[in-house]
Amino acid sequence: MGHRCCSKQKIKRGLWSPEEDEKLIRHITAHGHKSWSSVSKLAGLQRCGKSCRLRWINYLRPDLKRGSFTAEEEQTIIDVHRILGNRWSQIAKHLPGRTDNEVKNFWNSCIKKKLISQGLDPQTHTLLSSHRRATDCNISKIHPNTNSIFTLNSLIPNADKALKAQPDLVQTTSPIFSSEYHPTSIISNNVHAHDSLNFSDFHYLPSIGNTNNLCSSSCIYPSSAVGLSGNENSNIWASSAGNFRAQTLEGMQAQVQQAKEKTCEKGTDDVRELANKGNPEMNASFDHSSNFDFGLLENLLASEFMPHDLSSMDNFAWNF
DNA sequence: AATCAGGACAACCGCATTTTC
DNA sequence: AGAAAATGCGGTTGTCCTGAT
Repeated sequence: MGHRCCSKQKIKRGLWSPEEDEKLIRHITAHGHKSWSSVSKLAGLQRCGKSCRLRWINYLRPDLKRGSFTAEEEQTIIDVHRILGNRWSQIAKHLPGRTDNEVKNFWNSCIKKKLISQGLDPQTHTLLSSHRRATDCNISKIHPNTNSIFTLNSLIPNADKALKAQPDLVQTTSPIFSSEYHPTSIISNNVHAHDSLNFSDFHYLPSIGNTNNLCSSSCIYPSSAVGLSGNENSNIWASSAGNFRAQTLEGMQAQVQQAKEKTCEKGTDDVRELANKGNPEMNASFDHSSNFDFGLLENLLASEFMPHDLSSMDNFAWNF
């Protein structure tokens, strides 16, 4: 079955020849591409407009960056994919000179496999269940008194260094959360009020941004971070690409609330779109405000925690 | 040298959305 | 306003290349 747009035409399919490329380039350079359906005719090509458009956008456009993806680009893809999912065109907007097709291919052929090999689910960016169980076993060896998954962050190789490099930012850590055990991406100082920690005290969330290997596997928010605690001194420490930033829980809550309000107001933004399309995860967060949605929390705050020196991260699909 | 498998990437397909008439 | 055409997007398939056997 051919394209609907050209079902009546005699069209050529398959790989483009250099001659066809030349014709298309010459035509678009001279006349632009106001209407793709007319481009094929006017350029003397026996291709449908859709095919011409694809060839131009994905291959012939002069501003395309050729060659393999850099480590930074790869990280950007992972970071943005974590927030937006398989929205390749949105992701590609954060990578100048790259196309959605290119990003998608790179994801499917490389990144996906890499994440799986790291024990991460490429769709959710959370630990795969098999790895989670394995990690829990390790933790119980390190911390016989707790079955918390908090020590997942001990997997982060350079976080200790980073903490030492910016000690002024670390106000306090409880013994149980010392960086010796917890070179953590997020530390809440109100948790040391809990002498014994249960799994249910914490919610696992996957990492957001892991430039410099700082936050390679996880970020964990204590339940209190979402309004269950009245502790005024509670702080959340978040690592992001080599620096640690602190926010009060109250500030964080306010930010989330504000973001949620704005999100609900903005009929066109991506989060709202997802909710409208029936994404159950998103709907849950809109419909049941009493049950705070951690996924949304992270999504909304991701840009806050993201590396601020990455210019490519400046414009997410939603901005607060 | 032949063949097979797997990876990389280009292109297609079908559907949704937007634009045009 | 609504139908048709055009465009955009994400998933999938096809093709080529390379390395292993």
